[in-house]
Amino acid sequence: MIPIAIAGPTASGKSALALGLCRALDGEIVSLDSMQIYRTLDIGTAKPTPAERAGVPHHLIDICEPTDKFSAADFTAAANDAVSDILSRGKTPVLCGGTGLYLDSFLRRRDYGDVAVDENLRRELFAFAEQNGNAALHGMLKALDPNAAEAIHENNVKRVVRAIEICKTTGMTKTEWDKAADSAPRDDVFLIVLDFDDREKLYSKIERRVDKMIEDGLVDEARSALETGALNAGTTASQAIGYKELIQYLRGECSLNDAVEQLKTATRHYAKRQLTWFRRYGGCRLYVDRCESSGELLSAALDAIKEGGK
RNA sequence: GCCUCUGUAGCUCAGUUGGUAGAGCAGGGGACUGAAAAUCCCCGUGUCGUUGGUUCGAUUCCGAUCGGAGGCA
Repeated sequence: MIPIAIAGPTASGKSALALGLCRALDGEIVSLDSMQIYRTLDIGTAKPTPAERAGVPHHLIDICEPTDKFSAADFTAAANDAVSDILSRGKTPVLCGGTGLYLDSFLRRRDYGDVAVDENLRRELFAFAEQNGNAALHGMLKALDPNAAEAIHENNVKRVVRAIEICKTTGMTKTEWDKAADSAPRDDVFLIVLDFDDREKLYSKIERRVDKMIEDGLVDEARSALETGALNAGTTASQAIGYKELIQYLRGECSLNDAVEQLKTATRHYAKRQLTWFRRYGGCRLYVDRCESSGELLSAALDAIKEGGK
């Protein structure tokens, strides 16, 4: 049994396909999703329902509170453990999700080490950029790691800060640090990438899905998340699409209609970025809109696995 | 019926003292190594409502006409 990974943009039908594969191959799902890890954010993150989760074991969903910090390193460690555990029980791990960085980290068995975060330094560096300009901060990185400076645009302050942070806390340049992290990429994963011939079809699925989320009570979910402090400024959960748009409505800053439109737009943008990310992967590409039904998609995936996955 | 304002990119609008036009949003492409549903970069030709006139030249000035908004009757 080798692990299977399913990547694809939001609303492409990854979760349904993953469930189907698990039933057919005696598998268990490992979520690759940076937002489904948070408890209580259910509707907006399109989390599998309790019924679905009861039928097939799911890992890395609901593993922390919305106010918790959770990083790609935390994720990678947890995902590796989950996959080993599933394999040791003779089952098939089916990784499924849309967070490109998480997928990458897993596939390349990235070793993030155990240091290199300094919140105070981050704050200082952001303040420095605020006062002296992005170019000044970028100049700082250029002095420490010219290679990294070359690769990161000066306006991408978040990345510039991170690169400087690595240099200062590890004593290595980011360039060296990155190289060291990618030592043992996995070659035992069968990767399926879901794609669309027709972008419009993806977008109309997204619209329908958002409308459904609203019908299912996303507004109330966002309201209670707001009340519990889950969406306070600074939490990762507060960046989640859906919640961040509805907050504006809940605070009376815009109409519900406007918030929903923004939610749809943000989801489209996200899907586009995911498509860009996954385009770089080889693996097996399945075009969702060439299939008449989810059943057809499932059998196409099973065929591909039978052929390619030995 | 009369008066005023308005008609420019898919949308909201700038602008051209007359030399065929540009922002934001939407849309497209890209990057991505401990926040990633985040963050960042690149991409703007459209009968300037229609039609006459003035002019070397009109989207810009003048007239007519057709939409839209408001005001007076």
